[in-house]
Parts: sequence; structure tokens; C-alpha cells
Amino acid sequence: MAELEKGPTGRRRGRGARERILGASQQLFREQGINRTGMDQLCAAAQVSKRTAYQHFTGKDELVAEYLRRFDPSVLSDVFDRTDLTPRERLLAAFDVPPNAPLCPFIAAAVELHDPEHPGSRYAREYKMAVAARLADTAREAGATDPEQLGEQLALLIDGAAARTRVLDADAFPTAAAIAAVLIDNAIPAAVGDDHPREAVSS
Amino acid sequence: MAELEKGPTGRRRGRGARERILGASQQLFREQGINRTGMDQLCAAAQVSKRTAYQHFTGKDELVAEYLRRFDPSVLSDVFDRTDLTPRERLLAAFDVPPNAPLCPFIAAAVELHDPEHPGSRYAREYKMAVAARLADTAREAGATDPEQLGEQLALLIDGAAARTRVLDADAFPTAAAIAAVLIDNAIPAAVGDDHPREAVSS
DNA sequence: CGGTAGGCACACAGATCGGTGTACATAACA
DNA sequence: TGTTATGTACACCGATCTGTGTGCCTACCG
Repeated sequence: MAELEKGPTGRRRGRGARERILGASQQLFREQGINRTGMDQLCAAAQVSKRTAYQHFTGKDELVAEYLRRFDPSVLSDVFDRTDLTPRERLLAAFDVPPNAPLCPFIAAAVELHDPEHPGSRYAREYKMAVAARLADTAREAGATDPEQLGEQLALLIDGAAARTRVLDADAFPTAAAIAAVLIDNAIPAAVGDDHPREAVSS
Repeated sequence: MAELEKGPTGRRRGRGARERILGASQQLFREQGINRTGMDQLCAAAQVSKRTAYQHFTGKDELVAEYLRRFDPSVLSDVFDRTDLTPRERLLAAFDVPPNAPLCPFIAAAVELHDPEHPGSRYAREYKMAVAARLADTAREAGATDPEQLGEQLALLIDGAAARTRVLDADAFPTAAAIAAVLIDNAIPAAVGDDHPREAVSS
């Protein structure tokens, strides 16, 4: 008999509570923001009693931090681990956000939490730095002269596109991708021209 | 006798209430964020009774919108109206934010208010579009081949620097300025080399 | 002098917030 | 069988939020 399904009165044992809470967080925090989502509403959406939620997380702060940690796989790995693309294509693929824009939750969290020492803010910082680092790694792989600089530049473009998309309510990633293409071509000495080769600046 | 100073019991008549409220908003909304600043605290900081505040503004929403409208002079005009700079220098001057980073309140407002139809969000959008337009104007003045595109690109860089500065707690504007310099040089056909001339892409 | 407008102090309403306390029910394990 | 986790339902706490209602007070103006 299924041991992780509900009993007659509404039990859902078997390790599912945490996951449901975090799943509801993913949806509600992103749709409504962190501060505008109360624990009552969140627990109702997760079909979890509030008491249980506070047995899994010491407080909302910890829940928020955990919620942010659930973005790594879909954002970092999916883009950088593709072996079917050249390094240069991988750098550009970071700007191909699907139309249903997830709209970077880390910037939102940093603004909403507003305390740089909040665990969520800390993790947002770590994440952004990790993205820049991975971009730099890929830039190095692509043969950029200054990979760290290019990585930081591309990271800034991504954040700019995210922020601008949020404020203007219009997709700004194509613009960012266009800038990225220019920067990448300028940063790679012997440009393996993909579509429009351009001579690099002569020292 | 001064007619806009306080009386013995704490009166401060003479047209000063609105200004003090908005002044306190400037400080508190920026330091603490909009949602984390209650009307009680704000009125106390403005030395204004809560009753008076709600006679000047129909609600917090209107106050927030008014608060955002007080940024124009210091951000838009100061940079673009400088006649002692060449158009190209003016474009780059937009990235010279003073060390005491004001840290773009429009992005913060768009995130915190979270409702695109909130008057504050509306104005944030208008403002960002106005900045891009002024950048485009200056780009046209500088002789860019596609001023609108360059304006949008530079606006994205500014937003990216602001967002990244906020998340990482480290000044990202120099990086943005470096990218801007590249874009500007690439966008102006006959580059009037300021320090490191570079040949434009040959059609 | 008296009227009026603008402001103050303060209590309060209603809602929502994060977080707990309590008593009860179920499943797994002994 | 009984014990122990794990979870539920629900009331509740204190704090804080936006926003009002009320009464008084004082500066200005005629």
C-alpha cells in the first residue's frame, strides 16, 4: 500500500512535506514576492499545516534561504554543461531565457530582504559570484584574453537584462545578448568567426 | 518674525509639511526600503502628525509615487545638461555615480511594489524609458549610427550596474563604464578617439 | 476681536504578519 | 500491543501595518 499518500483524514506522511513547502515557495515567492507572501497562505498552498512548516524550518528566513538554493540546477548547470555547444555559444546561451521569464529571484530577494546579512541575501551574493565565475571559466575555455573581466561583464549584462525586464515589463535579454556578442568577439584574440568575424583590437 | 518656524508647542505652519514628509521619504525609503518603512515611523521622522500626512497624500501609494518623482533633477538633468562635456563624455558621465551610491530607487520600487499598475511602478517605467531616450538623444548628438539602440544598451548597462551593486554590495559601475566605452566606440562611425581609437566594424 | 484653516496628539479600528501552544490522529516500528 | 515520530486542526499571541475619528490648539486674516 502506498506509504507516501494521504490517509482518510488528510495525512501525507513519507517525506513529502518539505518538498511541498519548497514547491509552494517557488511559485508564490516568485509570483507575489517574498514579503507579500505570508506563511499562512504558503502553508495552505502547500497543503501543510503551519505547525509542520515550523518544524521543518526554524523560520521564514531559513525557508527563504532554502528556496533560493533550489535554483542552481536549472540555471547554472543546464546552460554551462552543454557539450553540444562551443564555449562561445555557451556564453551566448546564457542569454537565451525562455519567454516565460523566471525573472531572477536573487535580485528580487536582495531587494526585498534588504539586509545584506540575511541568509537569503548572503546566498544571492554567493550565487551571483558563482555565475560570474562559471562565465569566466567558459570565457577562459573560449580563449578570452581576460576571462575574469569578460565573465564579470557578461554577468553584469545578465543582471541588467533581468532588472530592466522587471522594471519595463519588456524582454531586455536580446539587447543584452547583442552586447555580449560584441564583448565576446572583442575579447577573443583569434576570433573563430561564427557569423560575423571582426578583427580584434591591436594591443 | 519667521512665519515658517515652530511655535511654542511644536507648530510648523507655512507650507513645510509636504516637503518634510517627502524629505523623510527620500531618506527612509532608500535606507530601509518602502515596505519596511511604516507611516508611523515616517511621520515621526518628518516631525509631522500622521493625521496631517494623510491630509496631504491620499495614501502611501500616492506618497511613494511622489517620492519617486523627486529624483529627476539630480539624476537626469545633472548629467545630460552639462555643456562642458562632449556628447561622448556625457554618455560616459552617466556611469560616474558618486561613491555614496544612491542605488537606483526605481528598480527597488518596481521589485518592492511588485504590481506593474501601481503608480510607483508606472512612474519607474516612465523614468527608465525617459533615461533611455535621453541617452539616445545624446548618442545621436555624438553621431552614433543607431542612437536608439545605443541608448537602450547604455540604459541596460546602468541598470545592470545598479542591480549588481545592490546584490553584491560592491560597486559595479566601473565595469559597466568599461563596456559602455566599447559600445560607444563601436557605434560611432568616425570615432573621435579620446584615448584609444579603434576602427569601426566595416559594415 | 473672532473666524477659519491647518496642524497636533492620541487612541483606535481592522487586517495581516511571523510564530506558538495544545490536543488529537495516523503510520511505522518495537 | 504500545511507543514514538510525524502531521493536523485551530485557536491564539504580540507586533506591526495602513488608515480614521476626535478633540484641542495656534497662527493667520479680516
